[in-house]
Amino acid sequence: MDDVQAVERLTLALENFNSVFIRLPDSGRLSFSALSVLHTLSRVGSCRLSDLVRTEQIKQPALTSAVAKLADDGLMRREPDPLDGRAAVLSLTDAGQALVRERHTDRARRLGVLLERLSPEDRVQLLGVAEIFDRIVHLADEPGEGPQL
Amino acid sequence: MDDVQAVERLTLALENFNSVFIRLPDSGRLSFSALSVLHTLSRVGSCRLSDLVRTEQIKQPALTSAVAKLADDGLMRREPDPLDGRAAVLSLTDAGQALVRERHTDRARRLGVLLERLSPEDRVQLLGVAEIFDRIVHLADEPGEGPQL
DNA sequence: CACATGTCAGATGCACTGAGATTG
DNA sequence: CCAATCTCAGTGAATCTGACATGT
Repeated sequence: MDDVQAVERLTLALENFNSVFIRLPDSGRLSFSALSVLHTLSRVGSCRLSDLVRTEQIKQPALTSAVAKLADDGLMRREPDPLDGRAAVLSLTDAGQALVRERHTDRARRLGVLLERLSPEDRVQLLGVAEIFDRIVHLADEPGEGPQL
Repeated sequence: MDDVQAVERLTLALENFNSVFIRLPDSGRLSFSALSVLHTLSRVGSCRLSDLVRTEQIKQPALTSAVAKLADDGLMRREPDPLDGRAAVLSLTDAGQALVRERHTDRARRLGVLLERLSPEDRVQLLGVAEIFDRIVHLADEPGEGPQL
């Protein structure tokens, strides 16, 4: 199939693009995992630690200490779950949300600089696919089938 | 400007998309940084260690040991630079290239599964922007201006 | 001598495995 | 009693800073 090749081309393009998109000058002294936790919480609002075990790339004990450090730094909150005495409900503090937003704004600024050097047609076409990426994320978040991505 | 908002929307969509795109089941026992080094070498062919210092997220001493480990594992080569006695030229071995390709294929397969659940119009539109991402990567690779991304 | 490239040595933070505590 | 959720303890690998060796 030719469709398979097209998917591979897009995959490679995204892999390479991420090399220039992800990089940011070390905000604070937070590890990659800590930043990922903050971003996930920013995306989902609030969740339990065991939910993060499924989305993050580290095991439960590492999450425990990562969360403890982030709470110590005032970037997130840890409250008891009223419905389940075992669980803790996690959410960002204002400072945590500000940090995520700051990194987001920085990335948008950098991406904007690059987009200005594209042709107007390319720029419009690229900006138009934002909604499609949103739909993909929504599909992946659904219980759907198989392995949790 | 409305354009600024559009860039922010795309940035957010890409940030969220990466949460479901990057994740892969721990290939081997390689760290995030080690995988990034392999991917960069796969992209640029060969380069010196000091070049990687600019693209990777770790300092020079950490790169020294990361490269030593990868060479030990038979995933990359370290040869003396004939033009500069101080420098070492790095490149992937066949095993290293195979590992990068395997991860790429795995990602493409996962992305393909998600794309099948989009509408045909969305799918065509998304696959069409691969070339635009390529152009952005090319722009960022150019010496261009300002901070090295 | 000044600078660039790469490595070495010690200290620190991160994550893993295996076990344990508490609640459903 | 069993399963789920979270934490604790000890170990190992990764990274940093500062110093150093070598080549331009």
